[in-house]
Amino acid sequence: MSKRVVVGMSGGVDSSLAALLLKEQGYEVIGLFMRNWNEEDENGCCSADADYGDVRSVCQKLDIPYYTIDLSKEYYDRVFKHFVSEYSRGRTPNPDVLCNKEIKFDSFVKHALALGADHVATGHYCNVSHTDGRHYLMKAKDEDKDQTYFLNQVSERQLEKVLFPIGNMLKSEVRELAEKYGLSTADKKDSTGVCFIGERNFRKFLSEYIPMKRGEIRTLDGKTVGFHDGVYYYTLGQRKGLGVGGVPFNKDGGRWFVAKKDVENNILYVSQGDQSMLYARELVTDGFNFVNGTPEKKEFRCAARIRHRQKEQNATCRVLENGSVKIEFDDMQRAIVEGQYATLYVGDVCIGGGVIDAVPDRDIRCV
RNA sequence: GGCCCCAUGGUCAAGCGGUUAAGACAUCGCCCUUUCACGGCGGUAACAGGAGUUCGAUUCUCCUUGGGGUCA
Repeated sequence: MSKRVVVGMSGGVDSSLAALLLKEQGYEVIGLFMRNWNEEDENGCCSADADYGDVRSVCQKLDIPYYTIDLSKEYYDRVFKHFVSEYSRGRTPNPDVLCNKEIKFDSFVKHALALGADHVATGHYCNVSHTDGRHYLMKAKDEDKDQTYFLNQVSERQLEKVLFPIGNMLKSEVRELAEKYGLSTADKKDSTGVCFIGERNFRKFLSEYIPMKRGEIRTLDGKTVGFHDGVYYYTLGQRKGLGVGGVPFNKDGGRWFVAKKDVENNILYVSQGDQSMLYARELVTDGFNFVNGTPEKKEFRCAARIRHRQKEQNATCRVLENGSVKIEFDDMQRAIVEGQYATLYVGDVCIGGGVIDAVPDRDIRCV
């Protein structure tokens, strides 16, 4: 009796090919499409419908059963609420990391196992190494597409029954194979934007959940150079959308960046040209998820990322008494942002991550 | 009120009788990207209005209008 595997299918090439590969490997494959967001996008279309159409097309081609599951309530309660609440506090959360922890690798996996699955698979670019009864989250072969950053909050237990069929393939190989097997999704554009919600005019989207609140845009020495619709819509280090241009407060001119957010007074501080105040060497997380449990050594060298696709940065980590982690980078980092995740690696193993909660050495000189 | 300056795209700012009227920032589009951002590449966009001088005016003169600055 062949093993049964449920594949989380999004309607993209990656999960399509994942399903195909598993079938080729002799698994009994079931496609499961998750519906987590039902609202229409700003163009009035609900991309979930189109995506499900692609899932259907691929599953029919592969001759495998497919189902859909609606987790929009769970998504709203366990991911989106927190997302809105964090933005309201002036932080910049990463909903996709939370989505993986709470939805894809929790609710979804539970439903999949309830279908009698022995394994659950997704089209993520990453790997799991099952060695000596342990399960390690490993980086993808395609360094350029590696998605371990988004998985930093999963636990070893969650990885136990998970398969990542395309983790050892390059994106180009995935597309080639999909093409070769005639999958309709072979040349479908990669999806971007918040997972399940998609590419949006972000400020406009947020304003549907967090009311606009006009305030001043000031330079660090206190001159008003413009107005904004709410500091929480902005991210430290951001340039676009400030609407401040030409004013020569800096003799060298240059682009304007968000330098500091005063959430309490709703004042956005900006800097022209000079970005030195955005650089810092240390960060402290709010708790920390070690995929394989807290390490023995409380201080160790590792590589870290503060953003998806950032080149790994060498750093020294220290596990604090309260379970948080303090990371000290060898090189200064630009725009370490509260609410984003710091993800750690030792070699090709992603050992975990935590929400950035404080950046003690950031220069916030300001009148 | 008298006198004196200034007036170019959204903003800042080149130009100094003949230019496809620079550039920067903003903005927009594309690329990058399963977060938010950063980044790369492109595009749109201007001589305040009216009279002169001149073969020819953004460039010179005058007036109007609109900004400053001064002096009673």
